[in-house]
Amino acid sequence: MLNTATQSAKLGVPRPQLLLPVPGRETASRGAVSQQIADMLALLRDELAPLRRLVHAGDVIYHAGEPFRNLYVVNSGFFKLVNLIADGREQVVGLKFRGDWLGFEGIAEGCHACDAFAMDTGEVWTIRYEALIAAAAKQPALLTVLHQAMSRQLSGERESLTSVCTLTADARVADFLRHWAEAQAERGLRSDQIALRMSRAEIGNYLGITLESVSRALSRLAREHVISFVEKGRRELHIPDVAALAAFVQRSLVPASATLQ
Amino acid sequence: MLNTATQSAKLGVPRPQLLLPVPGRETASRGAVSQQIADMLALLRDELAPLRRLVHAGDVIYHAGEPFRNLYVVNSGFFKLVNLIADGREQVVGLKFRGDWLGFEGIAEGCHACDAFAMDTGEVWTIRYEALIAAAAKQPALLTVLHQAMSRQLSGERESLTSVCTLTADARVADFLRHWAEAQAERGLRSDQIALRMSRAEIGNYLGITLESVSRALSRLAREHVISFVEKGRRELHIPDVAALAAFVQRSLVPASATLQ
DNA sequence: CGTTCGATTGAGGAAGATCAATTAATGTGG
DNA sequence: CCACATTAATTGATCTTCCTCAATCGAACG
Repeated sequence: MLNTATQSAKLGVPRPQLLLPVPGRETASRGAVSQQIADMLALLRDELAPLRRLVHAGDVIYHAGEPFRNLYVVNSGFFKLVNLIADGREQVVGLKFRGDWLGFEGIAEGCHACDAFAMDTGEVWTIRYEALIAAAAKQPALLTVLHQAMSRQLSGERESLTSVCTLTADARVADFLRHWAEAQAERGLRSDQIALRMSRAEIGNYLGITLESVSRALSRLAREHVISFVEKGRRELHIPDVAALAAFVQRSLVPASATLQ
Repeated sequence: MLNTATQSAKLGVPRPQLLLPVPGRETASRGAVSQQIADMLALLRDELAPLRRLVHAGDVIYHAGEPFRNLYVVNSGFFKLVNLIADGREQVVGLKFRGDWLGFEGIAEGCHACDAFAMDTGEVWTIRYEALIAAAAKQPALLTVLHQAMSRQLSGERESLTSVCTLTADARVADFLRHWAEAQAERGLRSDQIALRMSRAEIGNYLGITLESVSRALSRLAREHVISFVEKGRRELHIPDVAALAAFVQRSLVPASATLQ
């Protein structure tokens, strides 16, 4: 359905040679990221003694339009960012886990540009932006973690855009689950079981497809044994092999090819 | 075609009250942004004396995989960022104009995560990241402009995602042109005429649609007199009224409604 | 135990991808 | 400068994907 091969071939940008293998991301062992996050949280705790706030599903961290004053760091739980357009369009633009930051969009304009909600019980730390900058003068590591977090978020956003622009509906759902599982694995959590605390409608909104398409995609993934539903709850699912999800995405990329059986 | 009204309604997030009108963006007068950019460039010039590099269409600013050392700021011309996935997918993830920064994605992983190309003759300034951070210790304004640029880029990325997720093919093209025209207006350039120095394939890739769909959308916009082609060149177009583009986008949002005639 | 909300599944239709042919612009060598 | 080759854009016809509408099912809750 989508414009993958055709367009890529036609972009016509001269590519002198192959891409070097990108270090980091892939080569860093699982535990390393988890440790990195723990170190960052420890640094923030020690240097800024941030206000810790316990939240529950549905709690608002901030609303669009509110004056920007704080950044927030997720210690536990998970969170969604929702963009609201004047014309009524609503778009889930991000899902955040432990170690992720919320509120960067507010820096430029001085007020938050989207809504942030807790999707589960968890804990967010409130970081006063001014205080962070002030403290960074004495402790440069704070600046490093801030910039890394912003940079990572930018990359993540671009990956989302790439998924939405190049993948079929089924592949988007598979890729979404793969991402989620990897995010958990990176954080030292089990990646073979994920509890989506989102409705099909929310997932669909995030991926730019309808809730029915999400449902169908999940059913197909289950039929092909790439995932399975955990008893008593269609929002909890088991992922026997994350690689199988990636393979499913790849398969969807090449509709007319040597895809026997 | 897309999942706008249905899904928005079903997201089911309790919304206590209406969104406050967001200051900045809308209220700031046109010239203000242009001045802001000029001030930022002056600051960078004075504090960092960046290397100025003249570029031509097709020139590479950096490649994915290269070690990250520098950020780049556009003084003139325009640039595109292309994401390359291992499986061959290629995605234009950003277009950058005067005052925009390139290379933020590199900070987190220590190497660039995408390719940056010049699309036209122009000038980029090279900012050594380490030097920027060092200089920021004495001149905090540097940190402010850096964070604002990163924040703005994040918001922009999310707007792109929202467009791709919620708009029809025609509306995406219209919205794309609207964005471009506004970017020019903000920079003090004429917004009634834009020279897309991109092929239909590149535009389509950026918007997640095929080149044929881009062509058809442009033809339709021309037929409805929302745009017109400048003689001798289908890549140069005239936009009599930017508001008409926005209206076209709105019209596409409500397929089954009081859209008489 | 009925009501409600979310998920699933099916049928039909529409938007857009794909394939293909034509036209327009650009570049090249004679 | 022109004929030709090459590449980009347009337009049409067909087919696929996915949206829309609708009915059913299941789980949760009062």
